[in-house]
Amino acid sequence: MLSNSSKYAVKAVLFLALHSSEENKIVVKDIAAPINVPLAYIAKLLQELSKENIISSTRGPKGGFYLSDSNKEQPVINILKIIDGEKRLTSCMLSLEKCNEEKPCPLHNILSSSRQTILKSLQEKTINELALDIEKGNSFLPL
Amino acid sequence: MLSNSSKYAVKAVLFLALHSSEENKIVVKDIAAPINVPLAYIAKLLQELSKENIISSTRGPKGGFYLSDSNKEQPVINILKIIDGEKRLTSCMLSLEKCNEEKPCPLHNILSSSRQTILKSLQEKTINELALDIEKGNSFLPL
DNA sequence: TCTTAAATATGATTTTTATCATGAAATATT
DNA sequence: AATATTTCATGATAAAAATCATATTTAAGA
Ligand code: FES
Ligand code: FES
Repeated sequence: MLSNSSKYAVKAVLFLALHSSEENKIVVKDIAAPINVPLAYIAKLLQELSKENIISSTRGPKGGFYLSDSNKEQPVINILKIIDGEKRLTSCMLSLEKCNEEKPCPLHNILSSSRQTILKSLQEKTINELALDIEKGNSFLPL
Repeated sequence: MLSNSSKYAVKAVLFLALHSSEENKIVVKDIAAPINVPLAYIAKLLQELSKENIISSTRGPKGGFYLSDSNKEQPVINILKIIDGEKRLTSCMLSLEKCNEEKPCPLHNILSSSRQTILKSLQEKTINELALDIEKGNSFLPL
């Protein structure tokens, strides 16, 4: 479904949503440990996300990663688009090409509507909304 | 979603469902070309499927691959289980572990029901049913 | 201005997945 | 029995994804 990298990235961003702010930046070491992802690996992912303005960062002492208010209002799918690329989300389930409504593959008819629903949810849910779920105890960040 | 290998495998099996029978076996070369998959690669996949009795085969002259009637009545998901393994279908969307209903991850609540629906469809639909769809012109085997 | 703590850029290594190749075993035909 | 045709078993190579490592740049604070 999602690549390893995307899973890690979503976990990291949600962790930041919960524990960081412009005044309270977090250093990669303190992100990697609690979400149980290799430090050097998550560091690289955070860099990509930062470059694409999914998350914010400042370097130097007292620096670190954080989520600005506008960062938090982004849909979750933005993370996946950066890390996995659009193709992974929209490709046909039987071919290597894009899903084709006009010439549906045999699996299209039975799976497409569910997939659309998933896509829509990822589009609509913001980082912040997911973070609130966690705070309310409705969901949990897995190790 | 599905691995490359699974996509190829499903295409190959559906091709066999449409064009083969116990009396009309098909040689791998004549499977690879129409579904547009590298010959040596699909050959290996067909061997795995054959070993696990998803498809049938006989060797020697006049031999080839085919689908017996009981092969055709199997659910599509069997192909995926062999090629991708169970884990890919049931793992949590945020962790590397199994999806955990008791301690749902943040994506679980928004995606799980759609995913269940997909799993159920793959469980219920037989190879033969998908092949009939193609014959009726309701779907198409992609290149 | 110097030192230090952090991200950033870049790239090396390892593991997994995808692809290719080849010889051995089996079966039908002669 | 010999031969040709096919799958089957095994393993080699190539490409991609995941992981690790390090030197450079930036900013804060002394
Ligand atoms: S998923 Fe195959 S055509 Fe839509
Ligand atoms: S998908 Fe993550 S717990 Fe179910």
